Amino acid sequence: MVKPSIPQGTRDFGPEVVRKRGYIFKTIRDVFELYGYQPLETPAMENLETLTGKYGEEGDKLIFKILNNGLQDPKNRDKSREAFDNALEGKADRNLTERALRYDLTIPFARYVAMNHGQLTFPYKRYQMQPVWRADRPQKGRYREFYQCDVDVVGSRSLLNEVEMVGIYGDVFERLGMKVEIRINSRKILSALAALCGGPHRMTDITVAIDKLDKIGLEKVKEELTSKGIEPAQLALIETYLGIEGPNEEKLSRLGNLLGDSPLAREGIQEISYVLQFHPGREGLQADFTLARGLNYYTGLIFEVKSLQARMGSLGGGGRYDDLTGLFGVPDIPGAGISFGVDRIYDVLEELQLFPGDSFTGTQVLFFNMGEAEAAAAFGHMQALRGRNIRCEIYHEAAKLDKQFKYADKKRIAHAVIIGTNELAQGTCVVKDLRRGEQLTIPVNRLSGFVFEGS
RNA sequence: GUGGUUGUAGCUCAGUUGGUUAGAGCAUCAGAUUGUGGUUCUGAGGGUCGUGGGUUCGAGACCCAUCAUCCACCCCA
Repeated sequence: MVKPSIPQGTRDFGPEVVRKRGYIFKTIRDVFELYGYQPLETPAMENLETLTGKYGEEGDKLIFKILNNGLQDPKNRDKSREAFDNALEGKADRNLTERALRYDLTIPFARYVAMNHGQLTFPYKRYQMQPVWRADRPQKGRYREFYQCDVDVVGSRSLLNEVEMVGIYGDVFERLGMKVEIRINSRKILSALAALCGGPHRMTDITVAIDKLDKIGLEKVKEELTSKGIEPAQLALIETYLGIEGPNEEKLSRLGNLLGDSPLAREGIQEISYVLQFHPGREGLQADFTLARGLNYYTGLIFEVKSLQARMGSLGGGGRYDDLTGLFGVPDIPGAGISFGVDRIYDVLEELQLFPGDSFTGTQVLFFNMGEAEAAAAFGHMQALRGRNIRCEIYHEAAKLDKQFKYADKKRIAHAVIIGTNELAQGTCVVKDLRRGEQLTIPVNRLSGFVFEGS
């Protein structure tokens, strides 16, 4: 006998949790469809080579790899040994593993587009809501299996796509009743900054460091930059850059003064203000030049969403990528996309108690079981109610009333229908509202038309 | 991958410098109550003390390892 358990960082979801998660999924899906996106699902596993090299060095380490079958087969033993030796050196080997669990939804989507670009109508707008897996160490808001909900559009360079994505973020979080901050920045601005601070190869070091500003503070960021070899004059520039505060327009114009000599930076600034002008009243939408985003395939505007009410990592992120399918041999399909982290959204909604009370949709009516013949009669009436789309169940055995009432309480069932010996003989039934404690006896033939209030 | 925290009944947790047969509340089940629940009262069941080693006359407690948990770092949703 083994003690039952589930792998680290994974969870079972009971009925209540599934319902609440369903509420989040539905909210997100409704908005996705409202904006004209179509669903897509891809396999849980991809060929390993589809995934490796797409998420940076750190990302590669976090990909869950699947061991090949048949390694122990005598005819494979030499190959298996060799493959294992390669694995010990940190090299992937097809003879050991050639498949892996999906790490996000964007790369599988790019793979799908590359495979099917001949059949798709562009711009192709898809949404996808599926689990992804990361071999990370679990902590607050971080799981090894979690759901992402992505929208992406490919085959269009229009900034209207980014405008709409801000709209999607805004609408979803508004519907969920959450106060969030939608931060927007441009990779173009970041690379212009990097160009002034030693060149494009400095981009990663710089962005990783400044991204931590609100977390570790200016001094620590400067320390980190210095340790990466940033010179004092460049450091001063970055400090001025990070010091830009104020309302969005002011920030943008001050950044223009600072980096305006760079055409690339001007482009980035212009794109941000273009998107902002479509959302004049959107609360929490702000330009944030410290925003970096880890994934190295972003090329234009980038987004990130954080809760203003709870301490939690980002609830979503995304941006523009100009050549994602190029990784799969199909160039010139630009795109943009954003992602929602359902599990983190769940944790925040739970912490703030923002789930609506009526998201519980269990059984509405419990038929009591009062004996063999009584139950048989009750069953027929129950089926009639089910035909009217009322959620019913009948107690599984003829237990004491006490027990059946307690069962109804536990499952928060609002109504009981009792057909006992007397009722059966008289052609009646008792309908009881369990929340009010009121009951009435009605002719059983009126049950099928009975209105069960508020359940 | 690095560092720390916690792990005792189904759940939440007590358990003294190592000392007899490991406790409480809630939950469960039974009864008080053979057709009316949520309250109350009585009683019962339920523990390899995460797992495996070690120290000791003696370990739930101390040491080592391991697994899980939560938290931080790295990174990220």
